[in-house]
Amino acid sequence: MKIRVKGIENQGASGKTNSNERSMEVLQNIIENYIKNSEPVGSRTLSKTIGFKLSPATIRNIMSDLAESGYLIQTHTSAGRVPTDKAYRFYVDSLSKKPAVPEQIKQKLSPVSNVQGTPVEYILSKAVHLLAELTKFACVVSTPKQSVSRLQRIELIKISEDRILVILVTKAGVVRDKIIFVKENHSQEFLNSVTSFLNEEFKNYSMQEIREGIHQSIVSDRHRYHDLLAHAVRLGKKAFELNQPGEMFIEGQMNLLLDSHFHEQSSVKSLIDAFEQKTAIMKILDESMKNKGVHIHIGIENDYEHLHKCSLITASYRNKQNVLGSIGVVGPTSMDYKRIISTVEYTAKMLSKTISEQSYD
Amino acid sequence: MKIRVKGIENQGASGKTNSNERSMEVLQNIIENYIKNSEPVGSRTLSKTIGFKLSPATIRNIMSDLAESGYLIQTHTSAGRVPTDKAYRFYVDSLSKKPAVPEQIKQKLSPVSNVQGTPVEYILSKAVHLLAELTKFACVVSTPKQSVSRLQRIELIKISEDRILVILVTKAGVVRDKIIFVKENHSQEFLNSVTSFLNEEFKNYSMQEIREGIHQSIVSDRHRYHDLLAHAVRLGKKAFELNQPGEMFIEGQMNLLLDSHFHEQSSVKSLIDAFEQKTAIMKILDESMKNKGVHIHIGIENDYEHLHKCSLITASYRNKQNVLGSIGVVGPTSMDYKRIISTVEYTAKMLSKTISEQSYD
DNA sequence: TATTAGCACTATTCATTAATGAGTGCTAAT
DNA sequence: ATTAGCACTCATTAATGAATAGTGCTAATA
Repeated sequence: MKIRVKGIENQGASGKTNSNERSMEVLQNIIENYIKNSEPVGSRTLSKTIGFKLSPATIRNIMSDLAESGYLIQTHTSAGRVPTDKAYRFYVDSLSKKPAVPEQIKQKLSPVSNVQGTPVEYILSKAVHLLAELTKFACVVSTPKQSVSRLQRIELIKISEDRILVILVTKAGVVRDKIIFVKENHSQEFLNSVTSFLNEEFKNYSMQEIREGIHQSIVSDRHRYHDLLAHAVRLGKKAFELNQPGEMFIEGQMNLLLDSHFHEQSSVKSLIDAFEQKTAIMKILDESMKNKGVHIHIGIENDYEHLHKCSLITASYRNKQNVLGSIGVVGPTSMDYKRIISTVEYTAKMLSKTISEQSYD
Repeated sequence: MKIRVKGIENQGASGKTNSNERSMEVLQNIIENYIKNSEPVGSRTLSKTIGFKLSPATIRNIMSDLAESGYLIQTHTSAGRVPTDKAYRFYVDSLSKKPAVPEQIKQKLSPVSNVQGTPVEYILSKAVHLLAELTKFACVVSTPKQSVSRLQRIELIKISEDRILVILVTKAGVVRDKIIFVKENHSQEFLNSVTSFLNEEFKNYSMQEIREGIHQSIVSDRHRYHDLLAHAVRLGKKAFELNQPGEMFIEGQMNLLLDSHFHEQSSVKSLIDAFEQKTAIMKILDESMKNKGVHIHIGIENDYEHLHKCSLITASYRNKQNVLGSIGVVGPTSMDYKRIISTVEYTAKMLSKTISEQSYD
């Protein structure tokens, strides 16, 4: 039985953290080496590139311990070692916070602020496109959740005898439209009255609140005997019901295929599935809206099995009022976390800024 | 020097088209065999699967001639033969028109008509998604060209002192929005007057016509001294100026990667480029709007070099009034043309039907 | 004269083998 | 505690040869 101090694991437990710190540093070097070269790293190579002097044999010992603790694995006996998801988790957790965003990246993302005045969808697609170009991975962005968006204005436009076009403008600048079917043949003038009523009543409320409010209005006595209001409430109920599923823009899926980590047939199939059936990624983006900052999901940490070989870096974007949605990167677990994290964070920031400035408050 | 009748080439030239017809039939068999198995087809195999009796040797002679005429090539001396783009062109041209659409495909596409009442973009994305699922290739659809869309309604909504939200509703059911920046601080009431003026003046005209019309109005004396109209025209000019680039939805890009024809590294890169820089495919979709029916672009026929290994099958969709956009499939040149053509055609038909029914006339 | 059988020839594919080399684990020396 | 040295493992690579699928040509045949 070995009694060697295992490093990392029992951090602080032993009085002498020297060997511990060194283990960590070695691990870090291995990870960064692997991220850079995508090839199993051996003791010999490492002993050269590592900052301090250490013979291959010693490194082998350390590596052996790290392997035993689950930070490294070997693909086969005579191969170098490869970081596990656990190692990546350690790595990102120990990352010195906030590496500066390179000027070059800032430059390349600047077009995001040049599309002000265009629909939010367009801004989002621009941002996600640039992010994909920068990271060379697949990138996703979710459109603003309508449930939290606040109403700026509603319009009802008569299309035909039994159809009305509803247009919802939210403070976030998102315009949604939908056709509702009605039994009565309302005149456009009548619709105008309904429109102004609804606008007065519900402006500045979130969709969620409006839906609940309308529900209550229906049972309220106040409206029961007033024809206009009764109709208004009924139409409003239909209008605000529009339950469009959250959308998601994807860019650069194909980038992943140039990555050596996804070259096997099975991996490719997994990826296709993951992007085909968008719900899993969507769920992660939604989750990311709940807390501030950058979110990192590494390989096996993802609930969805087809994403087990991927890491996702996400960050939410917002206007002055609310968190609206998330933007993120999907790449191999061996991605350059430092770079990707700061890039995603900066992109989200730019996005928030651009959208806030054209938000309607 | 051979004097053998070369088939196909000199069709009708010789009195005896017997050998000619047979050549054609052999070629057709080769093509269909290759489409099915994606493997070079040899004389022996063909002599078995072919309908009529013919020895391998005879077939070899025919194949040799076909090769000389540019319909077949060999990857190497001892390999079977593979159809060229010229062969595919011959094949699709000689296809008996209108193969029936299998009931199964109709079934799978039926959801397209179930999304009536939702925004056109949503209908389009549904259609292109289903098409990708059915064909297992990459599919694209262009959003309605705004220049030909006819105006149903314009709305001007005051956002802040210097910003106005413009909403354009077209007959095709597409809602476009844009923020315009103004120097004067107009009241919403004033904007309402402008709105009704613009609606009266320009309803039912195409965007293109409106843009030209407004241009003329500016120089017209009639408006020069009328304050409201002058402002209306000026605002209208800005509003209708919105020159959004035509958009395109892509689905199932990844499907192509499971196809054996795109397995080489270089092919994959070509594809990535083709989809990254969307203009080439967009151009083909635009082109497809000019004429009715299904359009077929085979391999080398495409102007864009990165698409030289692909065939595109496109068809336009429309409402009652206008051709709006196109939907299409991007696959390997060895795709099952019969099936794909009829599927694309049917999808476009469904799309037209669904959109027409909710169009605002 | 068109078709076919037969045969020599060619290039790929597949399995086998052997050489190479990167990398480890262990032991003994420092 | 560290390191040098060495035996060992396993993937990768190249070379070889057998098997195979296919052609092209010539001569025989219907």
